[in-house]
Amino acid sequence: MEILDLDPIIHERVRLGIMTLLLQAGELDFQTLKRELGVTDGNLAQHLRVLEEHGLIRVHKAFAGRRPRTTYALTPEGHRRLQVYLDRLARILKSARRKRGSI
Amino acid sequence: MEILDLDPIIHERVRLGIMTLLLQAGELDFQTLKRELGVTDGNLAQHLRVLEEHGLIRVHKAFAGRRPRTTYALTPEGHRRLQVYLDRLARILKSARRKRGSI
DNA sequence: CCGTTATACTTTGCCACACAAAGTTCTTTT
DNA sequence: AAAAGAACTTTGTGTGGCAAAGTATAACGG
Repeated sequence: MEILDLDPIIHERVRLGIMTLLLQAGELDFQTLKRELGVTDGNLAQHLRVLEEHGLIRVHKAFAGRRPRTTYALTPEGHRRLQVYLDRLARILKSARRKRGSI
Repeated sequence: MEILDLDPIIHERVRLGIMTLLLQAGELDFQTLKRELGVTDGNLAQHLRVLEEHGLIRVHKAFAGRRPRTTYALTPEGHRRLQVYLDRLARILKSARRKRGSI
């Protein structure tokens, strides 16, 4: 079944949240992600590292004034794999809505 | 963010597969689920038990001839929660497709 | 009648993973 | 000098997925 083809790295909820936020915004900083997702910073950092290690996002360390401000964005590869994931999800959704019986 | 409201019990891939198959077919037996999902029987049994323990599916033990044939179907509660899950997923998908920039 | 096969599990063992909480480094602000 | 903020890392703990093997019941084949 096609559901099992869903990328397990992306399928995890927090990471799916990160990926879709980045898809919409293009680029986001640590604080924004943390606030949007409502997770602890340690937890967020770990998920970000998983995504980076798999080449799905890139990290850009910069400064706002003299404060560090790290921003994150999808890599082309991450963008591509997210699209595949979302396409499969859309197809699953459509087939789930189709042909429903009873209740 | 809304992604974190996705029901973790349903979100797991094999269980999502079971639930959507049952939504479409109404009722399925163990062998069909196993074949469709391509998982081991032990693995399938465990996921089915999780779903049953959470009240999302009901189990009906019957016989085909004199062979045991267990069938599974969504409970009303399972049906309701799957709908909520799918609705949230659809909204996430729509918002992800909206407003995409670059690449 | 006895070994094999099928169904539907349960049990065992293992590794990965999610998460919280606390610690760390560097720097800025007061 | 002290406190606070950013972005982590480390540690600890519990849960979870999965494969593989074992189990109970019953049918089938020779």
